[in-house]
Amino acid sequence: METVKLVTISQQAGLVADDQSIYSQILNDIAQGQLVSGDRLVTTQLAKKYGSSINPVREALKQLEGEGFVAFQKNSGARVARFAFSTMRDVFEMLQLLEPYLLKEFTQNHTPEDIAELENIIQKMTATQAQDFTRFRELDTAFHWQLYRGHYNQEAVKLWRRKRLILQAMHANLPISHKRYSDAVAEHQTLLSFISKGAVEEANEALLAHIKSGGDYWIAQVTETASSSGYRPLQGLTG
Amino acid sequence: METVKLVTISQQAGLVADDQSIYSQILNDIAQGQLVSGDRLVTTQLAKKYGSSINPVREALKQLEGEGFVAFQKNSGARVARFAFSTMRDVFEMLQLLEPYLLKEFTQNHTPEDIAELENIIQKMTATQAQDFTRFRELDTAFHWQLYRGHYNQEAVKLWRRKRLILQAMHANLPISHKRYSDAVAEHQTLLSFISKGAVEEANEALLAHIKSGGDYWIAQVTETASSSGYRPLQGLTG
DNA sequence: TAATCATTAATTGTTAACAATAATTAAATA
DNA sequence: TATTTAATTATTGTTAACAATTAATGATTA
Repeated sequence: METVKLVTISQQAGLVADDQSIYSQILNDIAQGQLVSGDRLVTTQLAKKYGSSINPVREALKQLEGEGFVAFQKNSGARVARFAFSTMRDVFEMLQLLEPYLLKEFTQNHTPEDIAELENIIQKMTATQAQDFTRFRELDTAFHWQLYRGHYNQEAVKLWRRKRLILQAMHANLPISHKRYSDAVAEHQTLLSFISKGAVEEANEALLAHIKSGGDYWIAQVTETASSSGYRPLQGLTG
Repeated sequence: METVKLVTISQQAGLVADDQSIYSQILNDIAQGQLVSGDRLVTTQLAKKYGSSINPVREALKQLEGEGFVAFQKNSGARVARFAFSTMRDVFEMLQLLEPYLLKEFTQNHTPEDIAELENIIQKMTATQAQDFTRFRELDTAFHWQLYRGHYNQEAVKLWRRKRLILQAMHANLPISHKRYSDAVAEHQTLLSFISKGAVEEANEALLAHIKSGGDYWIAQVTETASSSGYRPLQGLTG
């Protein structure tokens, strides 16, 4: 029984390897919200699902533990890591550190083809309905991925990818407001204009503003649903 | 046969858990330079060494892979991750991003006991011979650990710890010059003076300068021994 | 002698069985 | 009936055996 494999944009973008390893499949399920924060990861079930024995599953889970996506508890097995809603603040603050660092290189060294590709992504964004928030998110990710993927500090790139995946996991099942949609498109456009000029400072400022506005929006979204525990506002890293 | 367990300062400081799990023991061996970059990690040997079978070893190695300390190659097993000397540049640039972020919180919210502890560490540093570079490095680590350990963004703290361990692994077997030793002590002192005043900006500037001077020193050290491949100078993140 | 090939040994990655622990269900008691 | 207690089931974490792959050794040929 031959099946046609569906490849999502986020996979094309390279955020998760598109091999069929147990590791990648579990990570994909987490990133796409099939497995949500706190879900038990029962080795026997996963082994059956992926047609293997429990040890390769355990190894994949251990690797994911090392990457922060899974948490083990002694004699109680593995769960998808608890993403408290303070986690979202922490992730956005991390992105505020990482992304300007990664962008600087791109702003200084990019080809016309890079810019064309980015314009192409923005074009697709504008052609996308706000309701189709899965596709919009994928394009958003693809835009940033295009900016950072070529950086010399590949460990930093890997880190960005992980944080981005956690973010994706946290709002995989939430819709995007029409305002946020149009704001995001506009922010990408201004960002791109600074990048194509090679204006490092301005581009980084625009990027920080973009991350912050996205962060404020999503934290508010999550706060609405989640119970209010010790909330701290997102820290603006410049002015 | 009862044995007295030696606990190093870096363990006390909490950089590596002091449990006797296979994971922690391997990580300690990497951090202390017993296992060096590129070394093969033969499961059967490690299993014998730690008195277990190969599967728990494999799981520990997979977790360490997730954390970036170990690299697997298909059907060729695991090795300690290749720390190229560009890795050191990447690590220092990452630390330049992370540490000011982590420090800000501490500068704003610290107790007199915190300051006393930091002064205590500096005291011990000045009382240490430059030749005893292992102890000096442990005190250096303990100083920074004291600054960051309490931060609300524990994922960022965990990340700092990993980067610091990689650094430790890379110069575990290298001596420290007398100049670097005295410079480092002085830098810690000026940093502490700004922190105790609650001067966020000045403290962060002093910290950045401290990281950069350390980075430049160690990159030069490693460059001397290593063959010169595509080297890039350490990027100063402010001015 | 040098180079190629086949054989052997070592190591990896996986499977399946097993003890230890935790969770669940059923039985017994107040 | 409610609540504890015992028995059962499920799951975890580990061990030991096994096929697949790679590395090492020795024999064969030019």
